[in-house]
Amino acid sequence: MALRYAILTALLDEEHSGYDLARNFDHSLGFFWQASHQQIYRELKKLSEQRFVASHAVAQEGRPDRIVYSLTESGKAALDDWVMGADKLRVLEVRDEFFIKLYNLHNENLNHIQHSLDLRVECMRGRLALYEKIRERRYSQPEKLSLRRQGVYLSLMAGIMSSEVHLNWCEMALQLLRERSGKLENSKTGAENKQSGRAGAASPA
Amino acid sequence: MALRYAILTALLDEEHSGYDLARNFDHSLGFFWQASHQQIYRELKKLSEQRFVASHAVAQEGRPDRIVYSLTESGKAALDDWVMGADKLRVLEVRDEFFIKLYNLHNENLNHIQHSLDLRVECMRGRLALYEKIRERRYSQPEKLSLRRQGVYLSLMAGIMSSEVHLNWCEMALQLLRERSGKLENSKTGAENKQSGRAGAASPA
DNA sequence: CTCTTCATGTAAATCGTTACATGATTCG
DNA sequence: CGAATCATGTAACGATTTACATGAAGAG
Repeated sequence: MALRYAILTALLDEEHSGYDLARNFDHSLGFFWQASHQQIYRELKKLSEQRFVASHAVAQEGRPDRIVYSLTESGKAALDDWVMGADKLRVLEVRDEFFIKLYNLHNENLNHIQHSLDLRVECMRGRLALYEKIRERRYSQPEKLSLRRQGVYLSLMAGIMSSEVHLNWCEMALQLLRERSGKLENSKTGAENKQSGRAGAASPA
Repeated sequence: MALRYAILTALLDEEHSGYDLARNFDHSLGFFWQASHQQIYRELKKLSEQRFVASHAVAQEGRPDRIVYSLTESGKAALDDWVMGADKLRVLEVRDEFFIKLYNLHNENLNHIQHSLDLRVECMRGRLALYEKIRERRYSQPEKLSLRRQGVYLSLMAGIMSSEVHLNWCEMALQLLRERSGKLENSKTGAENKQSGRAGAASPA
C-alpha cells in the first residue's frame, strides 16, 4: 500500500511519466522506497482507474509517446489522508542479504567477503557524492525552506547520514578482516600449509 | 531466495523451532532480514523436503509439541555455495514508509509527524539498549573471537551504528520541527512567546 | 472470563522480480 | 553491425502480508 503513495508523492510538484518515476522517483525518495518499472506501470494503471492521477500523452519524434501522469485533487486528498493515518510500527527496516553472508564468515570465503566490502565502499561513495551534490545545490540553507521542503531535506539528510555511517562501518570491517587475513597469510607461509589454493591471495596488511 | 539462507544461517549454531525463528532469528540477524512466521513455516517445509534441514518433535506438557529443526550436511553445503556466489548489487536497501510521509510535511500534519518521530526515538533507544547488551555480554573483545563470530560481531556493529545514527537523525529532525512549530505557535497566539520548552536540547554535530 | 502467550498451520490477496516483447535512436 | 538507451507494456512466478483457525496455559 505504500508504493501508491510514494508515486502520488513523487507527483506532488511536477508530472512524470512512468519511465521517469521508475528511474528514481524524485531524487532521494528512492533511498527509502524502491520499485521496478513493472510495479510502477501496474500501480499507475490502478491509480488512473481510481482517478487519483490523470494522464495525457506527449508526442515525440521517433520515440514512442510519453504518457505523463499528474496528481488529481482526489489523489491529493487520498495522499493527505494516508499521511495522517496510523504509522506502521516498522522502523528503519533494512533488508540486505550481505549480512546473512557475513554471518557465515570463514577462511574459505574471507576473500570473497572482503571483495564484497570493497564494492560496497565504491557504491556508498558514489551515493554519498550524489546526495551531497543535491544538498549543496538545493538545501544549503535548511532553515529558510518551506515546511514541506524541510521534510524532503530531512529525508535527504537521513540518506546522507546512513550512507556515511555505512561507509565508516565498511572501512572498520575491512580493517578488522585485513588484520585477520594478514595473520592467516603469516601462519600459512610460516608453517607451509597448502590449503585450497586461493584462500589468502589478495591484500596483505 | 535469501530467506532460506537466513534460516539455514540461524541454524548454524543451534537447532530452533519455527516459532523461535519467527520471533527473531538468532538476535541481530533480524535487523537485516525480517520474516513473518508464515513465511518461515513454509520455507522450513521446503527445506525439510530438500533435506537441507532435519526435524524432530519435542514433547511438552500441555503445550503443543515443538518441532525443532537442525541443519544437515547438505544444507550446510548449500549455504556455503550461496555465500560464495555473486552478490546482489543492492546495497543497504532501506524501506521505510515514514519517509514518504515526511515528503508530505505541512502545517496540518506537523504534529502527527512529530509524534511519529517521538515513537521512533523510543523504538531506537530500545533497540540500541538490546544490541549494546548483546555486545557487552558476548562481543566485548572482538579481536579474540573466531573468524565466524567476528562476522556476527560486525553485523551487530552495523546494527548498532545505524540505530545510533538514526536516533541522532530523529533528534535533529525534532529540533528543526520544534523551531518551526514554535514559530507557528507564535504567529498564532500573537506576541506571546510560549515555546514548547526544550527547543535546543538535542545534539546535532 | 477474557486477554495474552505458546505453537503450529491454511488460504487468499497483494507486492515484487524475472523474463520477454516492441520499435525507433544513438553510440562506437 | 551490435549494443545501449528511450519508453512502454504483458505474463508468469516467487515473496510477502493479512486474515483466519486451533487448542491449551497462565495472568489479571
